[in-house]
Amino acid sequence: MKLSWDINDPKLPQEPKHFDAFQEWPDGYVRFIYSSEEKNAQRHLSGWAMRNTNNHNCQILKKSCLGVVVCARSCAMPGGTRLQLRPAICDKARQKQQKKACPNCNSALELIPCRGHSGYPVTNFWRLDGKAIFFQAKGVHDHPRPESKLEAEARRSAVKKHMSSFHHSQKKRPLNSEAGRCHDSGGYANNLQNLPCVDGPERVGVVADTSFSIPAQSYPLLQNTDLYKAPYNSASFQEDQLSPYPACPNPRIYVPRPCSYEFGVPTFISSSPYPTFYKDLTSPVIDADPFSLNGSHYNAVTTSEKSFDDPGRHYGLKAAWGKASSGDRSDYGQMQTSTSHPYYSGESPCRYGPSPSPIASPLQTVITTTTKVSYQAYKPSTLKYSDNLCDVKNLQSYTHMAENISGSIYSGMKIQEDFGIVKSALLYQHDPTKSKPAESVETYRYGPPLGNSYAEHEGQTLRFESAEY
DNA sequence: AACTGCGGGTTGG
DNA sequence: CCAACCCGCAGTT
Repeated sequence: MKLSWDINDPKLPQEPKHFDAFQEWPDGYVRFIYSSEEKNAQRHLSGWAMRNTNNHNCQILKKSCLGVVVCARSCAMPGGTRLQLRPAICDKARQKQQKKACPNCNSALELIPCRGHSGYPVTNFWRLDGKAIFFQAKGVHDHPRPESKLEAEARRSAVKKHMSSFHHSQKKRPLNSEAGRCHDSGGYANNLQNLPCVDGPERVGVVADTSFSIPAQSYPLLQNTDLYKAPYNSASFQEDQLSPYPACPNPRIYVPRPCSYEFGVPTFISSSPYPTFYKDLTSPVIDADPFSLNGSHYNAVTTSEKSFDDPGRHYGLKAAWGKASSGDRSDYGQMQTSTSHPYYSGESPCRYGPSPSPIASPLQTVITTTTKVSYQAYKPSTLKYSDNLCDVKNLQSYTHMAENISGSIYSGMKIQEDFGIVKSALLYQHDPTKSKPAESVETYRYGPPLGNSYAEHEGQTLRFESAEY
């Protein structure tokens, strides 16, 4: 069940058998088909900081990754993590952002650009067609994840809140005032606001400036979980809840499974920092709600410290590998059937696989564009994306069924198949030679980059979670 | 203030 | 011609 479509195809599959669960952190050359009712898809959301890119094709929305903002000195946060801010999408705002100092050590901030697609930023394409929203990603992020959009927003609002309240209560007891605020919101909002209240880079900034000293570790890790849980569960990620494995934004958590699947040998377990996470996963924190996994991940992040010590080094490598691995791979390896294993969506997890992480084969050429698609023809009612998003009411049940039934059937097989190929044929090719897109595309995707620094990076991870502060 | 999407325009391959 | 990218505009959040 090979993916039979490309975002540029004049004619996309009609009436897809099933819709994928929304993926917040798509990575690699993957494709998904979301329901046109999926809110996150409608908004073209992504955990990665993606900015709109003009491809002069109004049928296909193209976005490119802005990378991640880190501390130039890659200082360690109280929890041992590194700062990984979400780059502002707006150019102007981003420039401002970069002028600010690291909230933790006060040194400069640095924007690590994404070069995961042949040296260029990873690109995401969105296209609405009928009842489906087709999504295609090209490139493998070669940098840590920034905060998710929700986290960034939460942090921002928390900062605002803090600032205003701080000013008001400044004379009294700034410290307590902050703590108090953490309890005044109710319900869902509470979850969202707790986190920011408790952590977030800004808080650190505040801490520094006001000499607050709240040990990050003393905060309940669960709050991270809540941050994700609330918004995702209650609002945006409903679909995810339906699948056995939620589209956890953090691939690392699932690594063990997919990887062992694919390669049979979970070497990463011993060679990567995962063990740490894994261990954390078993902590009581997780249990019930699948989304807790997200939280646990964050927790794990907090506890693990290693890594990422030398960002400079990593980034350097990354740059290098960006070139080497550049080629493109095709995306066809994608496991879009992943609904039941959203995880597989083909991505990051596998990069932690044995040895070379998966990247795409350098053989293929990069097909980044959305060239003109003459599909106007078939798309008579080319509405705006948002237009017909709301008129499909009966899709949900259908979607669910599809997820449960057809979703999982192929993923395993397909994956193996793909990786087998990748492994045997594509993995070690360095040859930057580009081949013709057309066919190469058919070939498979996902080979790991040879020296994927990112893998290392991510693996150890320390992606900064606001909570860490 | 930022985000988001649009679209004109430029540049380099 | 293609793809990346810059810039401003306008509607939202």
